[in-house]
Amino acid sequence: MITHNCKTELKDADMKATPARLAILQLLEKTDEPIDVATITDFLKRNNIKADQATIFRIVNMFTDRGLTRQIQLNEGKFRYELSSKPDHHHLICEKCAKIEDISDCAVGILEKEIEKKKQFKIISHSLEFFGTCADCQK
Amino acid sequence: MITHNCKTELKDADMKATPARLAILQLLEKTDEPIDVATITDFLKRNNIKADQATIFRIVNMFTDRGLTRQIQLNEGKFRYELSSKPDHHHLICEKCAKIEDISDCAVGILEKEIEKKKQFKIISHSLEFFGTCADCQK
DNA sequence: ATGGTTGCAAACACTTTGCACATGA
DNA sequence: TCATGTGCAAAGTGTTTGCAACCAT
Repeated sequence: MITHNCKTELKDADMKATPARLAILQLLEKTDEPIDVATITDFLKRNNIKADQATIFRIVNMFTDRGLTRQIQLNEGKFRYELSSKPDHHHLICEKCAKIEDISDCAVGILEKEIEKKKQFKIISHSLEFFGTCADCQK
Repeated sequence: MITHNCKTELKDADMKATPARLAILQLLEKTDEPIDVATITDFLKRNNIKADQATIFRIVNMFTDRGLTRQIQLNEGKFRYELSSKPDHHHLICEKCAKIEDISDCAVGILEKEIEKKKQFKIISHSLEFFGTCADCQK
C-alpha cells in the first residue's frame, strides 16, 4: 500500500501524517507533470478529502522547505511543485496544448563546472525549460 | 540622444511614443538585470514621469507581445522583463544578496538540436537559470 | 480628428497570515 | 496530553480590466 511508504517519508521529514499530506504526496508520486495548487485542490475534492486552500499552500511550502518537493515556475504566474527525489531533469512546455514533458540526461552539469570556475559562483540548483510546440500540436 | 533611438524602436513596433514608454525603454537599455514592475515604478517616479501601475503593466505586456522584451520569472512570484535584443544568455541568481548576473556563450543550442530530434518537439525559446551564491556572498 | 493611450477604480488570481479549534503521536 | 496541524476569514501581492478622458500623430 502506497500510504505506508508516504507515512515514512513524512516521518523522516518530521511531519505528522495527516490525510491531506498523504494524499498530496501520493498525487505528486503518480503525476509526471509538476502540479499547481488548483490541481491539488481538485484532486483532494474528488477524493473527498477536505482541505482549505491555506492548508494546501502551507503543505506544499513545508514540503519544499523540508526538501521533499521543488517549487518551480513556468512563466505562468503561479508555482508548481514536483518531488525533489525525481532525478535531474527539465521540461518541454508546449505553448499550444500546455502539456509538460520531462527530459533528462542533459549536459547542464558540464556547464555548471565551467560557470563555477569562470564566475566563482557557487551553484546550488538550476532550472532549464524549453518552450515550443509538441509533436502532436505540430500537425 | 538616446530618446531618438527609442522613438524609432517604438515606431517600428507600431506604438506611439509616450513619455512612459520612452522612459521604460531607456531603463531597460541601461539596466543589466531583468527588471520588475516595482523597479520601473520607482524609476518613473524619480524621473517625475507619472504613470499608473495599470499603464506600466500594459506597456511591458505590449512590449513583450511585439517582441521588444522578454518576460521571465526567477521563482519570485513576479515577472521580470529584459530587452529581447539582448543576445542569448542566462542568469546567475544569488540567493543571498539577490544579485542577478548574466552569463552568455553557453552550449544550450546543442542540447536543443538533440531534443528536437529525439522528442520531435519544436523549440521556440528556452530559459536557463542558475541559483546559488555569488562570489561576494561566499566570503 | 481620431484611434491609440492613459488614469482611476474595481476586480481578479495567487499566496500568506492570525487566531481559535481540532488532531496525530 | 500537547505540540503540531487545520479551517476560516481577512489581508497581501502581483496583475488585469472597463470605461471615460486624453493625447500623439
